[in-house]
Amino acid sequence: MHNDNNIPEKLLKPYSAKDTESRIYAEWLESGFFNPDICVEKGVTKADAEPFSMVLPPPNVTGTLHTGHALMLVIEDIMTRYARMQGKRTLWLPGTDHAAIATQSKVEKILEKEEGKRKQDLGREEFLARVNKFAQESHDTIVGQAKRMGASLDWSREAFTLDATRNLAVRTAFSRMYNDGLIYRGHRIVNWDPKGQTVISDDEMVYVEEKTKFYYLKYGPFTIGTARPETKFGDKYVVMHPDDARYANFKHGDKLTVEWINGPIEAIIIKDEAIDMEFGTGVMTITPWHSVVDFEMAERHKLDKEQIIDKYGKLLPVAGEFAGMKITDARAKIIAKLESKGLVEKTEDYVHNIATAERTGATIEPQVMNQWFVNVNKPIAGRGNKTLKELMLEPIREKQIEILPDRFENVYYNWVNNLRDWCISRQIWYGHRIPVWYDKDGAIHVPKERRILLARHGESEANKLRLFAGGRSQSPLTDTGRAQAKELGEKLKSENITKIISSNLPRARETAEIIAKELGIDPSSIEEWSDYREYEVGDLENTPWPEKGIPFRTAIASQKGENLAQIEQRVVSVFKKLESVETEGTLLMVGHNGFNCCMKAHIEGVQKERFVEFAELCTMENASTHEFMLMQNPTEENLTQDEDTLDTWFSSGLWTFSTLGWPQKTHDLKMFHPTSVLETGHDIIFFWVARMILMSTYLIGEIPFKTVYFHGLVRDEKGRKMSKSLGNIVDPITLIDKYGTDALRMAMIVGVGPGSDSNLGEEKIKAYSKFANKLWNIARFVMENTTKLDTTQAHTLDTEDQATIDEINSLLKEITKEMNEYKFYLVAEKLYHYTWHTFADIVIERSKNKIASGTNSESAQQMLVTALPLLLRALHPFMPYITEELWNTVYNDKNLLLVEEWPCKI
RNA sequence: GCGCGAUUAGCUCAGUUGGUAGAGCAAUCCGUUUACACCGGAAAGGUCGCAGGUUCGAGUCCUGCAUCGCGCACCA
Repeated sequence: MHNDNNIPEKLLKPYSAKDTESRIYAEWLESGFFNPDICVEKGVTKADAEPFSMVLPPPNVTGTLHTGHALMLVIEDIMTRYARMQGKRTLWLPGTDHAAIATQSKVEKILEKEEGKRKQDLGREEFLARVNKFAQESHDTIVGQAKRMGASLDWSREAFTLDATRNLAVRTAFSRMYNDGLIYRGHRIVNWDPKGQTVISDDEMVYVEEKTKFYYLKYGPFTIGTARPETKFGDKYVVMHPDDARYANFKHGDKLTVEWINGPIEAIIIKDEAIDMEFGTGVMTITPWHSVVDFEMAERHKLDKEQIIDKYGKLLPVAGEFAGMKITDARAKIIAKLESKGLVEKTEDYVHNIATAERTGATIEPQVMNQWFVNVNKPIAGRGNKTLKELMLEPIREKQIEILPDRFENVYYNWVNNLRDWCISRQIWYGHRIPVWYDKDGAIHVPKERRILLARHGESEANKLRLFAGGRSQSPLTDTGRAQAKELGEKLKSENITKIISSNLPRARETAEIIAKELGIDPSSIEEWSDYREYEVGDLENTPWPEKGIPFRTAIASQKGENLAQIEQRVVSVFKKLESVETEGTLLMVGHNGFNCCMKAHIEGVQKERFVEFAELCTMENASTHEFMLMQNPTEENLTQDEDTLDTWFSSGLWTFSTLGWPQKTHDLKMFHPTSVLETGHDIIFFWVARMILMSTYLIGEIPFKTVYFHGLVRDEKGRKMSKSLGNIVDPITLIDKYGTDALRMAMIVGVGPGSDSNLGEEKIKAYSKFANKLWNIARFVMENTTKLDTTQAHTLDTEDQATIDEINSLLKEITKEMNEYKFYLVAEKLYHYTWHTFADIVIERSKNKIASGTNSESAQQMLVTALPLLLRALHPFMPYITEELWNTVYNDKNLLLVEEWPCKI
C-alpha cells in the first residue's frame, strides 16, 4: 500500500549496507572515474582543470590492513572525493611497500614455525620466491580491503616499491647520488642487529629501560666506571676532560702500564671535551669499535680501533680465555676474574636505556663495518652548494610545505638538525639489490644513464594513400618522406647521436640511412631489429584506414593481427635488448608510429589495456621524435654485484615521483607533481616524510607535496593502544560487515582532528549506522511526498521554506570553507547534526502539515526536492555508498554522484 | 635532561579572531506506531586540572605548578 507512488521497492526496506556496497563499488570501477584521464575523456572533468594529486602511503605487504590504515583510507578518500566533485583533475594513486626487513622477518618466522627451516636452508633464490608469494597474497588482501573501504583509488596506476619501474627509479637515484658524491661506502660505526644479522638505521631502534650493575674498576691510578665490562679487553685509551683539575698531572699522549683483565697493558692518556666530569669518576676508557661516542672520539684523535665482539655477539680472541663466549654469559665471569685480581672497587645498581632493534627486539651491538651511506652534510654543486640537510629544512622553513598540525614542524627541525649520515645498506635478501658492481681489483661500477630518441620514419606510400601498413608492409618512403628524413637528420646534429637502431622494414631503414648520412654515421653500422617492427595487422595490410578513429584501434578490434599481449611482449623484449646496447652518446631508434606509441606507453607505465587510448593521444607524426632514458648496468666482464640490499625507505623516499613514472619525463609527472597533499601517520615523519623531501628536492628540485596532513593513532573505545597482548585489536572488515562502511567512516572521522589520537568504539559506529538509515528514510519521505509535484515548472517558496534553503546554503558555505582548511571532523559532525536534528526533526515535520493541509503544499515540496540533492552531494565524500545509492535511485538518469558537483562554490 | 600534547557533563570528545559553556553515548521522564522504534519530545547533568596575571570581560591569551600521555637525546 506504500507503493502507489512508484517508489522503488528497495527504498521501502531499511537501508542494507551489505546488499549495496559491493554493487556500488563495481559501478564506480566500471565507470572508470577513479582514473582522471577517463574523467577527461568522458567529459566530466575539464582538460584544463586544476590537478589534485595524492599518493596512498603504501601499506606494507606483511599481512592485512588495521584500523590505522582504515583511518588513513577514510581521510584520504574524503579529500579525493571532495576534490573530484570540485571538478579538479583528481588522482589518488595506490601502491604497496615491500617493507624489506619487516616482510623478510615475517616470512622467516613462518618458515621457522611451519617447516623448521632457516632461510639459508632454501638459498637466496628459493627464499625470495617464498617472500614474493607471501607479498603477493598480502597485496591481494590489502587491495580487497581498501576497496571495501570505498577508496576511490586509480587502480590502473597501482605501483609497488619493488617493481620494475620503481627499480629503474632506485638505480637512477642511486647513480646520481653516487656520482655527486652523496653516496659513499666506508668503514663507519653502525647499528648491528645480531639477531636479524643486518645493519639498521638510527630510526629503526627503540630504547628500552634496563636495570643492570655499574662497576667501578681500577685501571692503574684511575678508577673507571662501566656497565659493559665485556667490551673492555682492548681498552688502551684512558680519557678525561682537559679542564679536570683532578687529572691535571696527566698530559695528553702520556703512556703508562696498567694491570688489566688479561695482564698488563700499555695505556695512553687522551684529553677530550666530550667527557662529562660529573659522571662517575670523570675518567673512562674507550671502545671505539662498539660505541658511537667512543668511535667519534677515536676519529678525532686518530686512535686505533679494535673489534672485541663478533657479528653473533661472541667474544673474539682478544678476550683471551673468554674468547668464543657469548657476551651475556661472559660478563659475570669477567667481573669474577677482575675481583680476584682486586680490580673491582665497587658495584652499584644502575638503570639506563639500551638500544634494541625495533623488528627483532635484539640488543643492538654497535660495530664498525664497511657499509653504504648517504652523506647529509656535503655541499651539492648542482643545488647551490646546499647540503641534503639544508634541502630538507628549506621547504618547511620557507612555508613551501605546510604541515598540519603545525606543531610537528618543530619535531621535524629537531630531527633534521640531529641527523647523522644515513646508512642505506642492509644484509638482507629481500629488497632492491644495491646497484653497485665490483671488479677483481675492487673498483666500483654503477649503472649509467643512457639517453634514447625514438623516431618515426618519414611519409610512406601507404601513409600517403591512407592504407594500413603493418609489420609486413614493404611500403617505401615517398619523396616527401625522404625530405622529412633529411630534415630530421639536420635537426639531430646537435644531439650527439652515436648509434642508430632501425626497424627492419624498408620505410624505417631508409629513414635511418638518410639520417645517418646527415649525421656522418656509417649506414652499415645501423642495427636492424625485426622485433622493433610495426605491429602486425593481418589481412588488413594495404586496406584503407577506417573512416573514423585511429587505425591502431581498428586493427586491434579486428583481431586479425597481433593482440595487445603479443605487442606488449615485444615491447618488453626490445627494452630488454636495449639494456645491453653499448654506445657513448645518444641512441637513435627509427621505427613506426604504432609500435613507438606502445613503447611510450610502456615508459609511462600505462597498462596494456589502455595502450589503444594512449596511442590515440600520443600519435607520432612522420619524422618526429620522443626522448626517454634507461639505466644500463655495467657490462664489463667478471663483475660481481654487491650482496646487500637497500633500506626500504630509500625506495619509499622516491614514492611521490617514482609512482608518476620518473625518471622518464612522463605526462603524469608534469601534471601531478608536486602532489597536493601527503596524508599519513605522524609516526613516520622521519622515516618517510623527511626522506621524501630529501629525495625530491635533490633529484628533481621540487617539493614532493604542498601540504602534509598527519593523523593520529586509533585506539580502542577505552583509549588504550590496540595490541595483540591486550586482545583489543578490531578488524575494520568485521566492523564493515556489521555496520556498513559508511557508518565506520563517519565514526572514524567525526571529532578526529589532525595529529590527535582517537578512540574507536562500536557504540559510535552503531550510532552512525542509525544515521545511514535515517538518511535513507529522509530520501524516502521526500520521494513519497513529492511524486505529485509538477517538476516542469518552478514553484515559489514561501518565506519559511526559502529560509530553509538559505540556511542550507549558508551551512554549505561554512563547511566548504572548513573542507578547504582540512577540518573534515567538523564538517562531518555538522552535516550529521543538520541532517538529523534540523532537517529531519524540524524541517520535515513542518512540511508534513503543509503537505497534508494543502496550504503552501507546493512550496514545501519544492523545498524538499531542492534540499535533498544538496545534502546528498555534501555527504558523499563522507558516506559515499549510501549517498550514491540514493542518488541513483532518485536521479537515475544522471551521472554517478561520484562525479557530480560539490554543492557550493566559494 | 630537552621538547610537545592533553586535562571541559558519568563516559568519549567539540568549542574556529577572548563576549552568558556544546554534541554523541549512558542515565531520567513523557510520547508516538504509515518517512524512520535503527523514532520523537522534555528535563537533568560542568567553579572548563590548580594558582596567579592581562582585560570591562578568560575554557580561549600570559606565567608557574600538578597529573597523564607522546617524541627526541642520552654519560662510559
